[in-house]
Amino acid sequence: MKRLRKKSSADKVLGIVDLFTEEIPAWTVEMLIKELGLTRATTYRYVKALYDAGFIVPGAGSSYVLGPRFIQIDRQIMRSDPLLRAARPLLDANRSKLIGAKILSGFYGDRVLSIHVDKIDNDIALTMERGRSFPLIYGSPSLVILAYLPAYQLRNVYNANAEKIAGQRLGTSWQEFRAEMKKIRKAGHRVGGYDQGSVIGVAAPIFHAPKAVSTSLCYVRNRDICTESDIENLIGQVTETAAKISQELLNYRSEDGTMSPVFPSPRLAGQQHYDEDDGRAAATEV
Amino acid sequence: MKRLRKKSSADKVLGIVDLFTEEIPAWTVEMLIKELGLTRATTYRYVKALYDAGFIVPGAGSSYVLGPRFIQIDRQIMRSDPLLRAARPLLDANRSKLIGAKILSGFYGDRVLSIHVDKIDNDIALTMERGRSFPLIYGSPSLVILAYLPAYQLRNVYNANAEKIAGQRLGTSWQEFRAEMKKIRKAGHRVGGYDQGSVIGVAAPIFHAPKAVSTSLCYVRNRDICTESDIENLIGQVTETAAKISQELLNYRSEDGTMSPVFPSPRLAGQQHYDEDDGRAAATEV
DNA sequence: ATAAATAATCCCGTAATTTGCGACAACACA
DNA sequence: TGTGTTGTCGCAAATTACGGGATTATTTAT
Repeated sequence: MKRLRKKSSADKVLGIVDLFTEEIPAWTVEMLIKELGLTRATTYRYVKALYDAGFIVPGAGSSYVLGPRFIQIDRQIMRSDPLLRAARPLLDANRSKLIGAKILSGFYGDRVLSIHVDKIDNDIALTMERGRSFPLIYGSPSLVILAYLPAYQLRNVYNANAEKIAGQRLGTSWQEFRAEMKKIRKAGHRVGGYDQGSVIGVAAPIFHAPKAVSTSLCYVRNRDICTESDIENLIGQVTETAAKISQELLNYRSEDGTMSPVFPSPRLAGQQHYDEDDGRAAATEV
Repeated sequence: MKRLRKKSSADKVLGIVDLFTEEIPAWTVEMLIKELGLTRATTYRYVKALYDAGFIVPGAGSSYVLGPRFIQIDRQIMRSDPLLRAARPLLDANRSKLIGAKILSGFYGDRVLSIHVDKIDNDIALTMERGRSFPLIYGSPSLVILAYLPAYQLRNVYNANAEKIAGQRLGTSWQEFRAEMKKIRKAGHRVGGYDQGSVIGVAAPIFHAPKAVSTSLCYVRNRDICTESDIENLIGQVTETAAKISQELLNYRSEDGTMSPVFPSPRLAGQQHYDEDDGRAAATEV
């Protein structure tokens, strides 16, 4: 399971980006030399490689900081994502006062990441913001995607997370888990936040191809003011809007001649995570 | 002037990110093999390096797309930037109806990049959005930063852009240019958009240290509805708010014991640009 | 404006890593 | 369960990255 490939030169260079955390956003080359244990010449070579690529940029006092390249690529991802282009007008059109926040989530590698967050009710306590990711098995936005994974992938997920799945009351055996997932597919939505957390979230799947799901829409409402009938109402709204977005995507797909696959999709991958959330945070969320 | 260093392995790997443009956001490994002219094994090695670092992620149909790492780093930059932390409350506090948009710009490498854009008047036509960058010599947000560069850097900029500077009526000689810059420093602000474009912009410098500027604030107003007295008013507001932000930054600096340099700063660098704007776009802007 | 200090690059022989090639394992999907 | 595709693995040849110090460029101080 562990990835023990020998570190290549490129790996080492790319790894330097990790050093630019929130605690230490700026590094001088001298600091990097000490941190990396490399010679001055080599460190400068690495820095230059990153600099030439635009990933870091000179900052104050002979330091380097993360470059604007990241900001630009973030924007590019946003603009070129067909999901966002299809979804935003439809989301903006729905102005129901019941909806405290709208969250669009996507499946990346092996986690579910919030792609777009629209917070309407300012009193709502959302830890979810664009760019945060959660494991596949925590939270309604995740579950509604998980439920539509191909059977063999579902099986892999189950095997890798059997205990946690049981802990989330999603089944104590593969059979039970499978049945639970089928239930979600049947319902067409998932309500989360019943038992803990300050918000109720209702998520529905978005189809980018027939029977293929890799994104979800979640409507959130403050739990204190959320009645049973509100939930029913939200379910109706979220499934309707999600269905409209799905329709858009399918049309878009058929209009556009190019078959270039632009949707992040259900391919499992055991990747490093750059997010501190291991599920406990998610467990208190929708 | 040209950078002819031999491409290292890391350079090649990093360069792959450039391929993921808005036109071709998803690449299969086979496509990359053809594009890079490398063998299958090597291409997979490169892809793996990028994948392990989180920069690309598997997408639909055995393709790879830019990873959520970029989204996360963008958020991190935003959160850890002292400028943004200091500026946002102050910007939000100013609710004058005269202001059509507020633009916070920073100096990165050799360009000025919009760090934060708050568009209030929806009728305003702003090509400036967070993540776009402009050359140092175009636009009032740039000029107000340029004017405060150390003399030797100013000299370098002039030598490298003499013709363009003359074209912008910023002086036909080093002496004139120098005088022009001094004028901007004296005034403490810069008004742009007088002669072309649909908006008027008024920019003021933000000091991150005594006499050191690397960011600017620009208030924008639709030109059609902008009177002379409006401009005077905007000048007053923008200089006042910019001064407040400067004050915040200086305090922050002195409170925080760490001398870690966290501000992008005036160090010139001839870098590759990932933005199509060569000034013509900027010339029709503030 | 000039000089001192710091930051960044260059040079080059050697040693280590990367590359390409083919076979091979793992996976997706019917 | 089989089959086409996707991704990985060893190995020998050869390219290239590394260190250490000298050199140049850039920035700060006088």
